Amino acid sequence: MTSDRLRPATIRADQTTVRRTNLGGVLRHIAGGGPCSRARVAAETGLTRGTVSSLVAELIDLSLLRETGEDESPGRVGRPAQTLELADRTVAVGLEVNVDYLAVSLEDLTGKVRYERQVFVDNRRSAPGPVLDRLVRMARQALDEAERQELLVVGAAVAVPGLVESDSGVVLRAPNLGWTQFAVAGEIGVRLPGLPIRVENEANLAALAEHWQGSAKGSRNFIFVFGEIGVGGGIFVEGELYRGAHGFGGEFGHVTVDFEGGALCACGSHGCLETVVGQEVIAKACGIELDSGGRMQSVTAELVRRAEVGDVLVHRTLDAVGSTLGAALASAVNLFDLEAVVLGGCFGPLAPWLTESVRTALRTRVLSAEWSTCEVYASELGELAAVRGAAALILRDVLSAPWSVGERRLATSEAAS
Amino acid sequence: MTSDRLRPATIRADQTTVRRTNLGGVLRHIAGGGPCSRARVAAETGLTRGTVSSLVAELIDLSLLRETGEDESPGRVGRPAQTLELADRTVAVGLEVNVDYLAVSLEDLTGKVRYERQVFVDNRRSAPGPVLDRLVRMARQALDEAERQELLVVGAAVAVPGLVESDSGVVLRAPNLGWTQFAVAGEIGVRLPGLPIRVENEANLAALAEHWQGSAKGSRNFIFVFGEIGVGGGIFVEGELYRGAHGFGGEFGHVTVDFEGGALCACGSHGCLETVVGQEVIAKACGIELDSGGRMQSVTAELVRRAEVGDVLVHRTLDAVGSTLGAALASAVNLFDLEAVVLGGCFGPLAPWLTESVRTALRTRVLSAEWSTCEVYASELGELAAVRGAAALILRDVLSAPWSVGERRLATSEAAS
DNA sequence: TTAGTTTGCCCGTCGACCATACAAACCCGC
DNA sequence: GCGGGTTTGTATGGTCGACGGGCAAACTAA
Repeated sequence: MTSDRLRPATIRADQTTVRRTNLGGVLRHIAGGGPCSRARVAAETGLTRGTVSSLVAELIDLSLLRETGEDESPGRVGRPAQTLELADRTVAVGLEVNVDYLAVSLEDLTGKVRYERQVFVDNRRSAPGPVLDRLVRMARQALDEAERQELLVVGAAVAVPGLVESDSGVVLRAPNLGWTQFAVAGEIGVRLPGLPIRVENEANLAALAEHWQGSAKGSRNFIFVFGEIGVGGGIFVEGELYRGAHGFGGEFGHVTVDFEGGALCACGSHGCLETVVGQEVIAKACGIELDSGGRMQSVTAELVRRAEVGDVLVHRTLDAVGSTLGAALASAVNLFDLEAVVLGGCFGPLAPWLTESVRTALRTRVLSAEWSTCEVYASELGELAAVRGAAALILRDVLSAPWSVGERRLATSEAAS
Repeated sequence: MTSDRLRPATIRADQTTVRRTNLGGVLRHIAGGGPCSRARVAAETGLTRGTVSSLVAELIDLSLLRETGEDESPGRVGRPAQTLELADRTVAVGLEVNVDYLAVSLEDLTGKVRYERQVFVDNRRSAPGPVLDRLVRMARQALDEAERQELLVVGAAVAVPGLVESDSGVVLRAPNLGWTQFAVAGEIGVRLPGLPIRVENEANLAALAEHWQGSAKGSRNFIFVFGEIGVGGGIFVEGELYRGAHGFGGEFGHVTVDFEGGALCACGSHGCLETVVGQEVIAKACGIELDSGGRMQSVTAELVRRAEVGDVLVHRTLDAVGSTLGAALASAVNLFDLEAVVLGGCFGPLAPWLTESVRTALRTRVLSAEWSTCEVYASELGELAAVRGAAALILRDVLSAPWSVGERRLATSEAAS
């Protein structure tokens, strides 16, 4: 029983705190509300126009905002407003290690993808070191591209399919990669000195991408389910990624759905959700052969093809998957009080045959269903959700702590060499 | 899809924000760290001694802190420190409506219970109005007692066994009371004008009590399970009660544990946890008769008695209850990444025969069990946990917003009449 | 008695926001 | 074409709150 009560919950505040809060507030206001004049920002945030001017000047100086000419809406009276919007020179690097591919992306503050690459490699058999070497080479290419486009890199994040201790950047366990206790952030940091590195679970990052640009754009409280060989989950609470005490939160795939024994799971337990609705299990139930070298995505494609032509076995299987998934989701919604569910990974393409039964399960099993309906969406981002989410993680850091970009850039300039 | 993105996440900051933050910081530092001198507070918070002096002066003025003589520890050199500790004149009223009783309590900032009363009434058959009338009479007696002891009342909270919209103070549904859509805060507010009233789910408040004074004192992330006729849950995340988007979070009793049909639940669904480990179900499985008028507590007592003398049926039943409960808890821990589980309500007294199987389930089913063990505790607070938690809810408000007590007291002074 | 230490308060400074005033730029009607 | 009304963005003085240094008070130890 750790006695955390002794530590004060809130650190001392200061005028720099005020400045930082307001810098972030103004930046996020424009990020969330779209292009906007100083005067409107002032009116909507409650700050004085003078204060907003000063804050905006600093944000422009940090290359986070830019002035984009005058507001040309017709019929306006008075002095024309100078429109402010997010600058697009600040970018973050997204990296992803997955079972059968590596990926890298370069995304700017406005959400535009400036560079993206995916390489198919079977990482199941490789040791972590060589895999990272390869990933770092891809990252270097992205950094070169950033330099060519005269972009300012503020950091990188790595998506990993496994249990990540996000504070330290250590991957504790990635069963499908065969990694245990590997310091990913440290190892990449050595190879790319100066570049701030974060590591996160792929499902969490995919959820972040959904919130940043995908189906969950307007939802502040939702769960993203990520169907692969395993099943991952990422949960957003009040617009923030839910991590929990150590960053292990959102492990939706290991929620128990078979309480009377059930199949053995890769995690060592029995009756986990992923033993029932994992992609391999679905494929087998539908009578689809798995050739060990083939990519899982083709399996999904085959399932979709069969479902589209009305294969009864597939429909029946997906119905069952939907109700089990729905019941498990309902439990999560009962615990977290969520507004939406986003089906991603292989569940995205299969959504047309899943949503109905998921919705039914939610309607009947969520206690508060009568007062707060939980929507069901399909992910549209596809396979690259996680790597985009990785970049978005860093960009969100910038939005919530804009004053930090100075140091970030100072550091990353070293990494360019 | 509500477009909450437009609203800025953080409101503008100000020097009054700074002052408030620091007032709260100093107060919580002393509340959490025990009696302390100004100089130590300064050293430990990072504030200047001068600033701390000024903040402490204001807190003393608000009757939240008091100076209690000099530090008499031997061997100290230098000018003796003036010890500061929480003042005990500020109190909150806790109220509780339960199926078979009403309760009221008066608790001060230091956690001392200044007054407490429990009245056994069968509220199942009464309309909400008369029940509240009775409860308000009890509250008035508590307010009289507060006046007699010269205490300053800062607010009241009501614990209700049901779904509560905490912002509005409306009870949406309390199946065991037979209430629907009843504005508890409003109705009590009319009868006790001026007294700030909050309404919360009883399990959430019991969890709060566990964190405030009970078994979960040192845990910042834990789930409290509340076994009664139904099963409730209260979840703490980073030292704060988890509510979710609408305040419906933590509904642990309606997590699905039987995915193949299962018994019909009071909520209208099938296979909810409370249909398997609810108190009535346990009692029946152990062959204990339920006389409709009797209090549930006596049933628990009987179960404990039989377990103590080694009744095999009871032991076997509780083993099964423990593993189901444990598996459901493991799902919650996988989702929330919690450090502890507290067994309360009827599970408290029965804990000796439950913890082992709960622990086993957690160890095998929690994905991160290897890196973060989840402790299992039994609640020691018993039946009055919720009503104490209700008072604690208000007292926590005071700790997190000490500057508000001025207005609070201004208001409550009217309610005294 | 004296030196050393710690505490708590006073005072000048600094930084950040607010309120107000003001100039710039535009629309509209005459 | 020109002045009135309107809106925008900046400049200026005021206030508030924390910081830093200094200082008297109060106690211990030699």
